[in-house]
Amino acid sequence: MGAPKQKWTAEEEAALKAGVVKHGAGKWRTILTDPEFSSILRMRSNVDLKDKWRNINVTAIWGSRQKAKLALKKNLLPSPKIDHNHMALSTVVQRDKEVADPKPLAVSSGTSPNSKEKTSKLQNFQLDNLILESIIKLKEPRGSDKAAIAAYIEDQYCSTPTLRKLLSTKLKHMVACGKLMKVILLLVNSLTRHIVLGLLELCFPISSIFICKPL
Amino acid sequence: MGAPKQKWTAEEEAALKAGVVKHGAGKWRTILTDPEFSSILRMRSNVDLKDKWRNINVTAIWGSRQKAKLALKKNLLPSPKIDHNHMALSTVVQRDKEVADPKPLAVSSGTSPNSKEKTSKLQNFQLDNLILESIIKLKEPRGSDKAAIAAYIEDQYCSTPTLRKLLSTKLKHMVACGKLMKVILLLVNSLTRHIVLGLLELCFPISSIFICKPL
DNA sequence: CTTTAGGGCTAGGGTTGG
DNA sequence: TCCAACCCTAGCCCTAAA
Repeated sequence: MGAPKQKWTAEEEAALKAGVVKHGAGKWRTILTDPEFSSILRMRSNVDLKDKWRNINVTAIWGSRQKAKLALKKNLLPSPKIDHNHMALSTVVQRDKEVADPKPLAVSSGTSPNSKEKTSKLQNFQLDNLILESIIKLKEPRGSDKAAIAAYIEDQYCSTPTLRKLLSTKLKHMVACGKLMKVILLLVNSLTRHIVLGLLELCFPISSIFICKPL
Repeated sequence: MGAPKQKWTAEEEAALKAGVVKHGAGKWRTILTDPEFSSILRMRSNVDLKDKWRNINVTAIWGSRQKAKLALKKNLLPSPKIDHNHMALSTVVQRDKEVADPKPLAVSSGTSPNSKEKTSKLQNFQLDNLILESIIKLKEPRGSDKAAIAAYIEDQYCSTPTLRKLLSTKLKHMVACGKLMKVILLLVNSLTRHIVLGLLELCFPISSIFICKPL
């Protein structure tokens, strides 16, 4: 996938340490936005900072994390009864491939989900295709909810403050036009939900299903 | 520096769910003040309730992004086809209990829908059975909506001014407990609706389906 | 002032690529 | 096998709006 793993440079690490000295550990976003460090750390997220700081301390103190991991290495048994359900459902999932693969959709072309390449403009007419692409690429069992679609688009292309709002409007419109089918399942647990959506998928291409979060 | 993060207990979560069933999502302060839940939830704020409810619903959708990831790498899908689905599904409807039933509400036992109690005393546990009976007896193609259920009960047993209200509450609760599945299809034409409901019927006993009329 | 919706942040467990 | 980098989510915080 996109990110080839970005090793921390000595400069970045120094900036992080200085940032912690200045603002305190835990103030990752603050450190990141401090003009004193922001240029050096511009390739890093606040979560990256947190993770790196943890790694630094772990190796310094010798293995508290490792110990915890080993200590927990025991009770990870899958339940057989749940497995049955899973199997049944998975057959449905497999149909994904034959259904729906309309077309590679302009924007994506060779684009590797290169991390920080997110352009910040989002044309309206693209949004239609982006939404369909999201639903297909996400391959969420059947259809995706608004949050997932938004996350995908933000992830792959851009992140604008208005995206969520635009998306809402667009989704409504597409549903109204019949380009998407909106399904709402209320207060249904995840397994039931899974099954119902599997059934839908049997009859409709995945790219036409848009799941609305339960109320 | 104080709070080391207070994980939600199963009891608290159950109380929250029950609260939502009773007062509706969004009525966080009301739930918190309700003496029925206030003692269990006394360590939580209304905002905590809101956040927890959000988390519950997020995970109910089965991890928006993680799902795609899992689907891509692990293909744990042998393929027993529809038959297995059928089995799996029937079990599912019963397994739904996993959704921590807030107040166990006495289960059927031998209760026959005997008419003598016809008057005001619609016991909680009876209503459960009455609803199931209605759905089955009505034999509406697949599942019945609230109005039809209410009409049946009034017809067969009693007619109280509070029945409709009781019924609403009860239906919500049964759905929350997994005893019923509520299905809403928005903006779907009648043919589509027909197909979807037909599919549902293939997999779920008719008595577990409760249709909400399209908005 | 109080409450709710919703975006954002951090901690910490878990996963993964090299 | 190991581990630095990265992912995911629960719980909590902040702000706007009513």
